[in-house]
Amino acid sequence: MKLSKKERQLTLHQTITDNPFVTDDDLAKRFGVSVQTIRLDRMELSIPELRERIKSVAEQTFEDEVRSLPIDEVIGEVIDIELDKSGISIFDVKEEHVFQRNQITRGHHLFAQANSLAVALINDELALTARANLLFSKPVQMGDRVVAKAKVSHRDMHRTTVEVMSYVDKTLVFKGEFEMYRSTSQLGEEN
Amino acid sequence: MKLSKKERQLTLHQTITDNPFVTDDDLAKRFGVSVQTIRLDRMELSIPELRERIKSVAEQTFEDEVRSLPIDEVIGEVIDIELDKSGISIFDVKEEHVFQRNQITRGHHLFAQANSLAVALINDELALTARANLLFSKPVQMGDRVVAKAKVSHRDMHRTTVEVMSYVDKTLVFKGEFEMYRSTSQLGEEN
DNA sequence: ACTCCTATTAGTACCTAGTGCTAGTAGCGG
DNA sequence: CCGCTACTAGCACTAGGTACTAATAGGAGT
Repeated sequence: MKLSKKERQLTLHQTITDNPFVTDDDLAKRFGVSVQTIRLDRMELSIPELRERIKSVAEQTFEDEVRSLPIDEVIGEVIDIELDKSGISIFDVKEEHVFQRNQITRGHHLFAQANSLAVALINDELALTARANLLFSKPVQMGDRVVAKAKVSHRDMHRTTVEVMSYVDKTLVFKGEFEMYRSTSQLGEEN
Repeated sequence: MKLSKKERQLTLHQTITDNPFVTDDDLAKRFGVSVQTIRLDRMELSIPELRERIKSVAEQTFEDEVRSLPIDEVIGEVIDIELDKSGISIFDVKEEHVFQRNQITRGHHLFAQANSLAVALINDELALTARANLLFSKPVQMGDRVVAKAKVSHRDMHRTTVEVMSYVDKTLVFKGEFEMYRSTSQLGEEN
């Protein structure tokens, strides 16, 4: 059975947002309508064409010109980074991050945010965590926005120590000291 | 002054890698050569066309976005547990757990396995991690099966210390000491 | 001087995934 | 039957290419 216009447009929107790489032709076949109908739908919903969609996805990554480590492997959203120095990322706690029982964030998410920020900070091909020291100072609730601030505190040949402090509304909720291993010892200027 | 072919191709490669959004036309103007020359250069250097470049940048982001979601509930499979005493869980490292770049497991997955095993050990409504001390002694590769063995090492009123050792084929890859907080002090049996 | 070779340029046909526009049809309500 | 909405169809045109052929300029070798 065919969908109504409204239903189709809703589904269309969903389909495109969870796979922006789909063409009008694909969509037409999927919904059993003509390509023109799909185009009218996209216009009404102001959904740009395939190439523009792909481009904007690509631009998102690229705008944060941190080329040393793919920023997309970071848990949480990096909002500022200065390689080998400091960085900030934010992480919004949602339903899937908490214990159902008490709505408290599972520790490994806070660790993941802090650790991947520490990895991102290291301006190196190979950055691995060697050791870590963690303190979970206050439970984080669902809905909280966790701001992690990382700072490189020490460097020698192959080791870099990164200190990460995570806050919810100015309150420290997590503190971690990460000893990172890196393959090269480049201490001079980058680039 | 014009560049030689070799110089131009080197510069071209650099130009494209740090801005994949540039068209052949732009490049032709930038180097003062024809569009065809740029195309020959791209072929020799096997650099794909603009649209393909953009697409691959977009795909990277997209795959990782989808991938970073399932850091969900059960991390590792608990195969044996004795409450307040000891437990064992296994975790198979798959593609989504490693850095694309070097196929090494991201630290937070090892942490997540160990930490959630520690949580499971605590026989309490409210078990939270208060502090942790971690050592990542050896990189874990994709395809490895990580066996985590946890043991309660110390208890007092509200704190329980759990030691977790994770192995891949008898080799220690991770060691963690977790100081867990619990709400009740129940030392006797129950439920 | 003539030939061979490389580098470069020019131009054509074709492709994909569209936009923008005009026109036509099918079904339904008043 | 008129008008409306929803849908379909077709054409010209676009960007940013591929794939291919052909022409030209400047050297090096003999």
